[in-house]
Amino acid sequence: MGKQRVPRLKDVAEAANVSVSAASKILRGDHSRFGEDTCRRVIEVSKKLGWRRNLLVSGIQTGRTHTVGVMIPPYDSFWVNVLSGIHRRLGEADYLPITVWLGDLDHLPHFEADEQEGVRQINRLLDRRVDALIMWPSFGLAYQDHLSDLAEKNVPLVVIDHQSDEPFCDTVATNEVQATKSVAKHLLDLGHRRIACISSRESKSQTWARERREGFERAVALQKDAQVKSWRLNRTGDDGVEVATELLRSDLKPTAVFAVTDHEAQCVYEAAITLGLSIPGDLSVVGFADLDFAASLTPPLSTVRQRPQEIGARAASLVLERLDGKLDDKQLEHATIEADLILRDSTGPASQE
Amino acid sequence: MGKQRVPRLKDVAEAANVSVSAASKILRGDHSRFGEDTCRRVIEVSKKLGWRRNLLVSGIQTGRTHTVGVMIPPYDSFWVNVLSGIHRRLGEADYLPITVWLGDLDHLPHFEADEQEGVRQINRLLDRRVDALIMWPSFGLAYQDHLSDLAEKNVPLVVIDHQSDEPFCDTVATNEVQATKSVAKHLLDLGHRRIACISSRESKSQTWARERREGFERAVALQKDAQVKSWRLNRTGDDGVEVATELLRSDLKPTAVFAVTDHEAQCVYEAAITLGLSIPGDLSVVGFADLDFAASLTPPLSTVRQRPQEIGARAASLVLERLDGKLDDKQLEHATIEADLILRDSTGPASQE
DNA sequence: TATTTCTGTTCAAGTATTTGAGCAGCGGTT
DNA sequence: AACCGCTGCTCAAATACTTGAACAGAAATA
Repeated sequence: MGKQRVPRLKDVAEAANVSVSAASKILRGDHSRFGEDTCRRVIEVSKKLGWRRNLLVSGIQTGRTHTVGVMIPPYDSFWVNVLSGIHRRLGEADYLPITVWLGDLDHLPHFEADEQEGVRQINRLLDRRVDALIMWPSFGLAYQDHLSDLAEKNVPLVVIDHQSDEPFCDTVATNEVQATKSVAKHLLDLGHRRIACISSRESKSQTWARERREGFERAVALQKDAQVKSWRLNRTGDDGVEVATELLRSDLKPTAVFAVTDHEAQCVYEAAITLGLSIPGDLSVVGFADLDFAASLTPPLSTVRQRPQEIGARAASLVLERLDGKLDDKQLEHATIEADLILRDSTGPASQE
Repeated sequence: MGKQRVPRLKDVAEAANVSVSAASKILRGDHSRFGEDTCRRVIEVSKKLGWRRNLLVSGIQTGRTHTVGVMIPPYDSFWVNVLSGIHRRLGEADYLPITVWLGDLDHLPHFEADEQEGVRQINRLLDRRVDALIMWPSFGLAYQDHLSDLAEKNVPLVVIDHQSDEPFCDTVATNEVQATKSVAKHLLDLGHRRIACISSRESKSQTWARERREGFERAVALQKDAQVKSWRLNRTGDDGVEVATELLRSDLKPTAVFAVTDHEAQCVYEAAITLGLSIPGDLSVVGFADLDFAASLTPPLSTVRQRPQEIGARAASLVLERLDGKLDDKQLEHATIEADLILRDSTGPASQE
């Protein structure tokens, strides 16, 4: 009683009166060389003692821990769902994600890399011999130098939601071009011709923001008589409401706004209220991401629903395929996941004023 | 080139032209028996090769993996922040949380235990030899049978947000009594005398819901001329709006509602809109938890702000203290964290009608 | 010259387990 | 009686280290 320990194979072997190697073989499922009753006895004893295989040992012996390091902070529902997809897919393959958190949850969207801290966290994962890594774009970019030797060490790396001109690892991302096209089409079909776009600060790691803005601009430009103009947040990314106000007051007099993220759409809502503009009467607003609050805004926000669970699952699959050697070592994979335009009550016909 | 491996100590030793044991001792910091230049050489070589200590080995040798299993699904901002607190505190002590997810993220608040799946997940953590466990109340309760032998195996367990009459492990929870008292005082001070309470379904694991409701009822009852009546959700927990409507239409004609969670408060908002009641003009509403959407409801919700980061950190501390043997083995710890009433615009003086 | 100190070596055992080789006793067959 | 197959054993090596003991060669000191 009291100070027990986790039982070892040796304890099971002794209790079942067989050798350690016999116990090992039987418990691994190799029943061929042993009698039926011996097998039963060993298995029963192991259950009674609560013995469990030690995956640390397997990790050392096989060089595979069946573990994937994940550097993604769940700071909004999009990333929580990405994590969920990763967990589910890895779980199916009997892999375990190990997540490290970086940066302060309250200031995360505007993450600035802390070199020291980030490398420390990567190393904490490597020290535990994770078989692979999945990362947030900011981290992937910030620690690119330290990550490049992962390939040499045969540790696959997947970065989510980042499309670079010169990618250095596998990526999974939303099909921004397709999604923004459908937003543009929707607004043009409603008769909008003066359309604004409010982007994030478009930091280096926010390639998705640039892609969305540019994709949207291109798609609107195909309509000859339509005007698009884009605004961006400042460096700290905290002036959303001011920028939205500026944009609504501008010479463009937009009848519709496409926000690169639901967060920015929320800022447009706030600005519209102060300016006395009604949505969708005076102003149509479309967001991006379908975060959990989007449906409960007044009015409910029309937005592009990404498929975060699918994105996470795809990243996990990519990692597993690399580990299984199913992919060409010399070729990077770049998966693209579709997104769907969800129409709610924040978009309507262009006002005729 | 190409198919490299993670470098081993042997590789470092060979490259630095010393014995494996010398390399081990030097890299562990025991410089006493070796020359200065040898030490420098070994350390430099280890850096060049990118050698890292193998924590799997340390885990086997010391019986401690410096790893804590966490079974908490981050399904709303409260739990995300609890996780954040756990990560931060464990990280400071150089421990790593390993999180497993259970249940479907979309239906989680009404989690019903899947015996098979839950035990499988606990075992996945135990197979990796986590030093301790931190759990969501539902899980803690659902798998109580399987968890009771953890104590014998010297694996500390902390359950968050669950206060039982016969606790079987350490717990950390919000001081519900104090918090609900301050809610009652606030509403009574505003002149409210007919007050409703809307609780969750109060499942076995939702002891916090019962505590909040009962604490609130007791606190209001101290005022002689005040009336309280409570409603509960049904078994699936999805009839919040209907129950809120029923409550607002009842004979009590409440001028104020205390919701056991911001989720239920949101249902009251919806019901109030359909009934044409204005908040806070006709009806005051107070929530609980201060979830991320609370401040952006219209009007912004007055609610009890828990301290999830502190709760998570406290749970982590408890686990670390147990592991360090700083706590009495025979005595369970039950930590209580304060909460603060945040006044926003959903509460006002009782209507005189 | 003898002894001590410095700097390293090798050896062995330990952590928990896997895996293969080889061996030995038993019953049944040829 | 010799042989085969079955059951079950022991032994050894492997994984990637850590740790302590014993030992050895060179330089420095007494």
